[in-house]
Amino acid sequence: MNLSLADQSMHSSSGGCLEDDKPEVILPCFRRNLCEEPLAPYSNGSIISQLLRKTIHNKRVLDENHFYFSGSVATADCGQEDQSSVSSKDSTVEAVSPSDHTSSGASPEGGHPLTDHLQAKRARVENIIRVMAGSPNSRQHCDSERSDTDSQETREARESFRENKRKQRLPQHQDHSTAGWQINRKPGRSSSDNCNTKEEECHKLKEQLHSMQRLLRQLQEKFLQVYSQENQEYEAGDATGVDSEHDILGEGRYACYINPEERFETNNRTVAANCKDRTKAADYLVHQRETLNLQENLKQELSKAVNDCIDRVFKNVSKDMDMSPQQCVYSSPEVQISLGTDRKSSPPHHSQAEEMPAKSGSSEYCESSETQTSQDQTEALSLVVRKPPMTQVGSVTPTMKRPYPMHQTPFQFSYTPTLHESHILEHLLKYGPHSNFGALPCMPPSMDRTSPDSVDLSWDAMAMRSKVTSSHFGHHHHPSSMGTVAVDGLCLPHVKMESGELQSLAERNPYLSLNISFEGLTPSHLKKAKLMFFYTRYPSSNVLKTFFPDVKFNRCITSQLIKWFSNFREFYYIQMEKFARQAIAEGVRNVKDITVSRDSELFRALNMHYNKANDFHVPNRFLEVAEITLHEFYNAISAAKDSDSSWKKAIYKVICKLDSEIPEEFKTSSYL
DNA sequence: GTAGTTCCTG
DNA sequence: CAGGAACTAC
Repeated sequence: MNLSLADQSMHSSSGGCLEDDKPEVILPCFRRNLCEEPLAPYSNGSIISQLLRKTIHNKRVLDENHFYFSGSVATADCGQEDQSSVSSKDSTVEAVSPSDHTSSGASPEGGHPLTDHLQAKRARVENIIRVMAGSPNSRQHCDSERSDTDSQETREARESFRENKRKQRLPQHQDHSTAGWQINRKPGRSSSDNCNTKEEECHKLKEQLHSMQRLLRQLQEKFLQVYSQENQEYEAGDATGVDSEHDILGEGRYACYINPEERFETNNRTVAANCKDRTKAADYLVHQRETLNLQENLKQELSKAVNDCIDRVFKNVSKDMDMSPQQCVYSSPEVQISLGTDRKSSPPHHSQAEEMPAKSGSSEYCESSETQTSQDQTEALSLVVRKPPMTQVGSVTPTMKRPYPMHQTPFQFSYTPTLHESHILEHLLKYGPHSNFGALPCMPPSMDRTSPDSVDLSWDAMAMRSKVTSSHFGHHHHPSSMGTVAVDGLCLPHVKMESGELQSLAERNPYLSLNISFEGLTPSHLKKAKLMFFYTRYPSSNVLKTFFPDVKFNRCITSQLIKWFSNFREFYYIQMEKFARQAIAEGVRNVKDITVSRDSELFRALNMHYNKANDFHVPNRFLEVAEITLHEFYNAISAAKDSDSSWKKAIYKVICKLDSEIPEEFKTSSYL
């Protein structure tokens, strides 16, 4: 059956018909939509699209039952339509509208009520439509459409779109739901891409069609009002049927709607429907139902396209989320080694997992990042302003490889996936979770920006680093800079928030987080360093280089990392001195009365600082070292050694010998 | 000189 | 947490 053929063409996309200059996209596809809707790539999309489809479906049932008087089911109609359309291609005057196909397909069996008068009228209407289109391309669409099979047409159209995509990209800002996938729109004809002169025509035609689309949308609303009452009864009886259909359709989604070319194809169909529908509006009284039928398909196409776009974005991201490894070593319930009770008279704390007061860690990271990288940040502003065109993004990101469920031709593998991916990412970054994704009912919890762990790191800090590293890469290539280049290309146009989004992505995405090699230190590195502090207070440069293999060390980075540990020590010693003096103030006489356990206030303070997320099991050795340090401070202060300006040096000398080995797990760049 | 550290400041 | 000053050590 043609149905299977057409369906196959949706994803087979053989390159055998590239040279055919037969833009038979609109009508065949549109016609196919009329009958192949059960195979349409519906997915578990948004509520809006589902409601749209429900309405559409109900309306179609209405038409089929009351207008065509055809008792055949949809699939049977489909086959008839295709057959009739193919057979009548040469005999039909001018182009045959989709509704023509439908009606003519049903007429031989069900006794179509249309008279010759009506048919002639419809032909005239179609003529008007083409005149409105104002381009010979549209005529070509119609003419060539009748001279080929559906599968070939679809294939050719997709191939030509794929090639044209690289040549032309229209930054069209649409205020309707199709804006997302219309970014990828290409010239609305399916000729091979050597027809440069016709691209301008395609531009104009598209603009025309867009305006008509808007007009049609207004028209649709009027029609909906007219038939709303009439459809209510059908909607009630059809709800379940739509649901079951929806489930079936969701499985074949990727088989049909794979890439922007097909999106454009869909768009083309939609636009064509708009064009025709608008003309039929003039014939309102006669062709009400016909127009309504076209409306259904139009809305169907619109919802399909939007659904498809959203689903692919979400699916790509959610796939990354699912693959994300555990970023931290989670503490296992372990018997706490209590060395005694803290001298602090505070009530005992039951566990280390006790809720800790929130601190402004993010702002700290942000601030630090800005300062620490200020010397490198020389081109941040220009980079922020520069928005690389989509083609550039596509050309930059090919090295980004990620499993992507697509049926693709070899040609697509060589180019389209990368562009597509960058598109998805950019879409995600541009609109973020606050727009489209936030409203998706299928949104997994992992995508929720409010998930606590992901907010641990500063997005703004990441934005700064992104800009800084981009300045590096702008001057000299780095073998491992691929990921960062992609980061910059995607995020810089949207400055901070989007970069932060990508940072969040990178934290969850195994590829981004594990394979991006930063020239600068990231919040993840800081977190790792803090955890390492539990083992070593005085790490050597070599140790740092060993345990941060993903960091490209230079003088600046090394000192920054050393500075981190210096700051860690500073905080550590300050706490020690503080609690030692506190113990003395509380009248502790024997140093052995001072212990450090996981319930101790001191430990809580330290853990809060170095293990804020409390997802790391602090080694017992650290408790011992902390206790020794506390004793040292206690003894020194008790002996009034603190009167000496350098009284702490002796303590430092002791503590620096208490470093223990760092677990091997920290050596992997993917530890965090 | 350079590296590493502490101390101070913001 | 970073910057900077001051100090020490090699």
